[in-house]
Amino acid sequence: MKLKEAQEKFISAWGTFGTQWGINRTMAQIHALLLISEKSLSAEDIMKELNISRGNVNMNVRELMLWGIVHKVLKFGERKEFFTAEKDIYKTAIQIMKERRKRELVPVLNLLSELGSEKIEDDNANHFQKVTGDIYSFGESTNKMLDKMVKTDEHWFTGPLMKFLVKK
Amino acid sequence: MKLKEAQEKFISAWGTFGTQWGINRTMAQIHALLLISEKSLSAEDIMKELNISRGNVNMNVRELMLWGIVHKVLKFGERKEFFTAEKDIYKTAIQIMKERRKRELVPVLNLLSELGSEKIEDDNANHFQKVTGDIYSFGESTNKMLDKMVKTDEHWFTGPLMKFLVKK
DNA sequence: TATAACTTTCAAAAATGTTTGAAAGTTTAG
DNA sequence: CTAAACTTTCAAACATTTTTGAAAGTTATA
Repeated sequence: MKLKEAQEKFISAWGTFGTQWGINRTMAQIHALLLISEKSLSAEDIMKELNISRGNVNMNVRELMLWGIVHKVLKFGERKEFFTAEKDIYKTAIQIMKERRKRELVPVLNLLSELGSEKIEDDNANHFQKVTGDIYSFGESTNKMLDKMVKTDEHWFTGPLMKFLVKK
Repeated sequence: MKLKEAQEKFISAWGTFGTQWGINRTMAQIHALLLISEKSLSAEDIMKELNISRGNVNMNVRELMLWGIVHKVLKFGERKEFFTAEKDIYKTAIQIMKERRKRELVPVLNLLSELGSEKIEDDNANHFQKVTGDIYSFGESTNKMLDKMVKTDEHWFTGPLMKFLVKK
């Protein structure tokens, strides 16, 4: 197989997976492209490589930077801005976890804790309070667990956590 | 707060979160509705409660059953089908994990393993192979870890795993 | 200061995803 | 077998999200 062919396969697949993961295809493809590019790329480079417009590149690169997995690089003697993806896949995963926790888990916990602290005037509130309460405790535990995973310096997927899980 | 009010808040918020998690709003709302309904509901009930069409209910309930977190219930003496959501939130979470692993992680691993086994004829293939290889090993570890989490009978969020993570 | 090199914005167009509802299909009871 | 009670399908309408590209904005340098 030619390198170009393999690269295109990877980028295109990453884009397809992205849509399943709830992020947009182009954003995932830009990320894939930057991952497999040893050198950092300019907006121009990305436009050409993926056949997309300037505005599209700008918007999605900005979003990837907001996720903290792509960074701006300034080269001496160059006016242009260049972009590069975090290449340590473990760091990338942790960063994505952090963001998803913030965007997806914390708001749910806030809602549930609000509902939990309300006094509900109804004889049939029992089941509702049990279910929402259960979800809340589960969410809190998950939250704590993610917090530990994110804060630990060890690579938990090779470290003691994995050993703990895989034993027995 | 009135029970009805709290319920609507929960359903509507669950729907909004759903879209962030990459599933559609209605599907998430039906799930929320079934979670907080002690009794199982008919298609009719869901249509009325959420103000959506028959087709929409049918399609999203089918999808929720495919995820394995909603089940059909047959009542004696009734022609209609009723639906109920798994109420054990831990079981629900495990089920969702299983499905996401199957739909989102396994296909990525397949692609990467395919790319990894190809002989790439190019002097510059090094970086590409390093990156895709790294993602592959990370994915494999995650896969193994999820497998353990899914297979264990203990509630890992109250059991030894949590204790392991929270200590220190 | 002027201009060239670049980045950002955003309204409109295109693409994609969701919902509707009526028609077709299926099952059960009489 | 037939009618009634239900479920499923799917093309068209609607809604949302993504993409484009030209114009506006910014910054560096001559």
